[in-house]
Amino acid sequence: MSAPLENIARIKVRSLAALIEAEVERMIMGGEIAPGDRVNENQLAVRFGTSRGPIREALRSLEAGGLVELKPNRGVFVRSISLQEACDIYAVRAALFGLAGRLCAKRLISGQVAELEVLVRDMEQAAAAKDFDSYYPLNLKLHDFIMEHSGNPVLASHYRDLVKMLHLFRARSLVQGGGLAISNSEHREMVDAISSKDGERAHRAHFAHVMRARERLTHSQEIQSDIKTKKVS
Amino acid sequence: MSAPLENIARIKVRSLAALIEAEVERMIMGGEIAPGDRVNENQLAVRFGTSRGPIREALRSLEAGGLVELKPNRGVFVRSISLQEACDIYAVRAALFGLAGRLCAKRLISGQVAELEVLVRDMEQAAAAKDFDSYYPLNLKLHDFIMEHSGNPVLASHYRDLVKMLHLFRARSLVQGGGLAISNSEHREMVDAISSKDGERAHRAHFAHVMRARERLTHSQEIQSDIKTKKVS
DNA sequence: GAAGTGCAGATTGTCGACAATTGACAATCA
DNA sequence: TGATTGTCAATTGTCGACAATCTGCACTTC
Repeated sequence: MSAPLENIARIKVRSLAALIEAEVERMIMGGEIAPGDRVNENQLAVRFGTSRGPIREALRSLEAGGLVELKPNRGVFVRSISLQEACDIYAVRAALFGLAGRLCAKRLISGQVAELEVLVRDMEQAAAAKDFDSYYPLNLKLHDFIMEHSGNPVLASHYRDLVKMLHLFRARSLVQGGGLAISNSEHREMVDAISSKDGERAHRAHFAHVMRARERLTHSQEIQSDIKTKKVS
Repeated sequence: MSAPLENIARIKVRSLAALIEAEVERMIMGGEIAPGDRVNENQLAVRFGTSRGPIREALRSLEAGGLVELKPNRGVFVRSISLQEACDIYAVRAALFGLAGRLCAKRLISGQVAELEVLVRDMEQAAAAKDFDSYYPLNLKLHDFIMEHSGNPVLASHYRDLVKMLHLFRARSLVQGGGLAISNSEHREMVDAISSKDGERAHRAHFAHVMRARERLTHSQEIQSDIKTKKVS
């Protein structure tokens, strides 16, 4: 009985570098450090009350994960994601989400499908009430549910990384875009496909859902571009 | 004219940590440090003639990239990939390769398709001669060509990471498995699909190709398992 | 006024030292 | 003899100091 307690104690011990990494990531994801900003080692060391060593270690991890980029002798900068890169990310995300849909169609049992049905229904109500604040967390929940229940941790991990990268892009985007009703009819098709246990159909529905989000992104950026042009002239 | 030169000089400057990271990755990929082995900071510091600081930084990068895992106060170990994880990786790889096929079908021009045709023909010859030493590099070349010409650097990067992970698994696998002729008929279908400019067909062909490699892997592991059982009894 | 040069301060990169943790081995106890 | 405890060496985690690099500003020259 003591072995589980020892393992738990071990899991809880984390180095300063790991703690700092998590905190800096939070600061970046939350917008406190914006894309393009430099991450100053000395300031972080003062802020966290540590030496620069663990700071540097944490930043190397964040760099390998793609959140920041290191320019030798000049510092570490939060990465900026261009529209092109965001589109590329969406395409990869669509492929992974499509696979998740395929896998869920093959492995979800009826109780789990029922959970998805509930989510879609709740989202339909939120959409009808034009209640974006309720809709958005449900949307996240649906996506997370599908990824976690795909049964493939490698898939879920890669997908999470991509979503994280997209946060760097969204930090600059003021237009949220996309109609709730359209998006939720796509969710309905996704869940129906999973329920039908047809892997191909589920793959198509999930892939298409993310690709349409990609198109909406491209479209909204074009609108923004047009608006800017008109203001100048 | 001097600005481009300065930029090139900047690109070339790399920290000790970056150099060490690349070297340790080479040692892992080449099998010099095997899955499960501990990576000793002091030994590396002696070997590279540096202090432990940059070693630690390099190892944090490698950890974030998934090649090694850090156990606080106990050291850094090269990761072992289980059969289950290898299967998961293959599935994700199939999804990404399928997307690459789809994108290539839409964007490759005839000269590029012709290059693929040459590769497939050369592989057919190597397969007919049962010349695995010639076949394997051509196989790599075909896969790399498709990924690089997908036009999506995010996709290519994720794919490369997955292939890198699979090296950790292969370092333990003695059976290479799979018939050359079968594999190359799949390559033929892939290239034909790209040539036909049918994205859906190309996606199916590329996805199926990697999924069959996944099946061959599972099958060969089952055979190994059977052999071991028979030896014991 | 524009261009070039030099310098100082800020910051990054690396080093070696000290502190903390772990695992292996030896000694002790029941 | 097996279980428990203590010790020590190896290794990891962190610190602060020194060296190197870069940028911005002031001064000089044309």
